[in-house]
Amino acid sequence: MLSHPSPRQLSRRRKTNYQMRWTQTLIPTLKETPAEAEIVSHQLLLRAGLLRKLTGGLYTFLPLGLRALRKVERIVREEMDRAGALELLMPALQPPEIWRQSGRYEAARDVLFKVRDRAKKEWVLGPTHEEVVTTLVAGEINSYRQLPRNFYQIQTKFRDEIRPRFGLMRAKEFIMKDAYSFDATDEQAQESYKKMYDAYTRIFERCGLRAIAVEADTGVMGGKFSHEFMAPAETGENEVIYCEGCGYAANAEKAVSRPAGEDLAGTPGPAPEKFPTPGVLTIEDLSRPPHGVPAGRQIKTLVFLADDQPVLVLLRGDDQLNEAKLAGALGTANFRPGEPEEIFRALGAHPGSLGAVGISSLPIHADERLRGAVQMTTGANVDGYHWRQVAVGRDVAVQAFADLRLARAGEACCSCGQPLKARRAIEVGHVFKLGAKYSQVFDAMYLDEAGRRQPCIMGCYGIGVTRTLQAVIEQRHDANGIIWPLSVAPYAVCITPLAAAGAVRETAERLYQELTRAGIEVILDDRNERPGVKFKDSELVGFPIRVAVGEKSLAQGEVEIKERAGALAAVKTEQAVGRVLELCARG
RNA sequence: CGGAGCGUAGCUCAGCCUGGCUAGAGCACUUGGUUUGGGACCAAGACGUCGCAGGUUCAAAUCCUGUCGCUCCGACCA
Repeated sequence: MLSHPSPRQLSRRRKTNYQMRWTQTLIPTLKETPAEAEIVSHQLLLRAGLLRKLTGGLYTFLPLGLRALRKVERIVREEMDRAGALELLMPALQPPEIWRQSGRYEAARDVLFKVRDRAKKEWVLGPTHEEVVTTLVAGEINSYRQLPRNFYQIQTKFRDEIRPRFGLMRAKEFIMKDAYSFDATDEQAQESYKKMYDAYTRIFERCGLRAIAVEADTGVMGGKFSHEFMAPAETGENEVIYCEGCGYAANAEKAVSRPAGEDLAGTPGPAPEKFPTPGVLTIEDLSRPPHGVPAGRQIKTLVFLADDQPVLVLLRGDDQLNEAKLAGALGTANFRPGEPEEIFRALGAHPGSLGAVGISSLPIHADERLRGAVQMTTGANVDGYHWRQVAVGRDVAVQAFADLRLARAGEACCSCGQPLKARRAIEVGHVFKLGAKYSQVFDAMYLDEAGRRQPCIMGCYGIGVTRTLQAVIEQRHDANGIIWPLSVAPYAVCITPLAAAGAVRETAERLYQELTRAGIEVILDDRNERPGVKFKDSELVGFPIRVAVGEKSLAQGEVEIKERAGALAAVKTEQAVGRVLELCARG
């Protein structure tokens, strides 16, 4: 039998949106750090009672954690709407056919979760939605008059991560905001890109997160239009190279630099000479006596298999290969280092004695720094022998030069010359110009003014919503717990009565009601706990404002208001609500 | 997938090397009492298939094999 709620009950129910008693919810704070959590944000998510693990990479958001998550989502939604994007909701369960159509069924097979229905037909759980949204647009958009459009959703994504870790940082299932822009022209597409870039900047700022946009690797797509939004943090999984002089910032995979060291180019000298180097297997070996060849005067020869074909990659001995740059140079992401026996088949020698002198049967890619280099030493493709006096160009037939080296901190910035710095960061967002790759495959075409069929120019834009939440904690905490910004705090105010009854309790109740009526999200710590426990918990959870009501201050007609990261202030009881409203308004 | 480590109460851990009696501590939980301005105290209590399976043994948390799970390091990404 269902009983119908009275209007009064309904109105009370509405209020439960904004207020809560500690004893009526679930906030399982932990005194000790769970052994499973390595980084501080993960520890605090668990300790503050925001999150619990079901199993590796899968988490339940507890009431407080969910409230914070919803705050982030709301900010994302508001800024996407403001930027003119249209919210929709696409299926997480997807037919594999569209993945085959885009060619990503194979390319993304490592991250795709696959399931079967009762008829044994296979389905995939969406790790991203280019295929779905482009299919949609192919059917619904036909004219340049309908462009530009940008569709977004906030939805659970599934990725079969090789190694889920750090709580929400890398999970099998996570919440992502993904947006996809469709434009008629390149210029329009750049505008759409710019709008998202600006929206992202605002989103992270509103979340209280320091995030910087860095140039990102575009992989085989090429071009300049990819930025990652990076939240600086020691525990970040990415390295950012940046310049304090001009503001240049790039993912280490993409970064360029002007390395120190002499220019190797010169006039070729005498013909190369083969010399025995028994037991020399590394750049370092060769740089030591008796040979004493500086690493910068050696050519490092790497054998890769690109689309199963061997290619040679040459670098200065003191440089490291950047595989992302190599992908761009090769025009494919499908490459891997050769196995020893594959290398032997290609060059007739083992690693340690490899070189490219006189090789014409294999494609040779070389780093820019080797262009015209003379007086170089490199392996002779005979185990235990090297060539010296090698001149690139004369003795080594390089097919293509490109920037292939890893930029390092301390090297000079390409634009202003100042030394570059490096720091670790969490990738919280990514904006990417896709071009017509998917629109062509899925036939997302429109007719332009002249009646010509053209593919939509696409862009895609992702924000890891759950990851952003954790990044906020990673950046904003102290020894006592989380320091939430008002914008994402689960509750703005925690009222902490220091006695279970009497005037203390009555005052606390009154403030609770008045603040709630003023539209403030407030939680009342009505537990019958000692003050120390309540103070510790409120700081662990990190409510931005705490209002303590105790006998001592009440005797002076005062309560104590403390901002989480600020000082304690005694305030006349009758001014407390006004003061809290002020603090909330200030943000 | 390769490498390393760990699985004992809700949490943090001891016990294992060197097999043996009823498997322990602190925190948390329940009841009663004393407390109440920075993670209280006393008393009583409840909570364990020692990850799972197999083996060795008179006897296994402890030794062996297998397996599953978790965490960390690498490749992947929001």
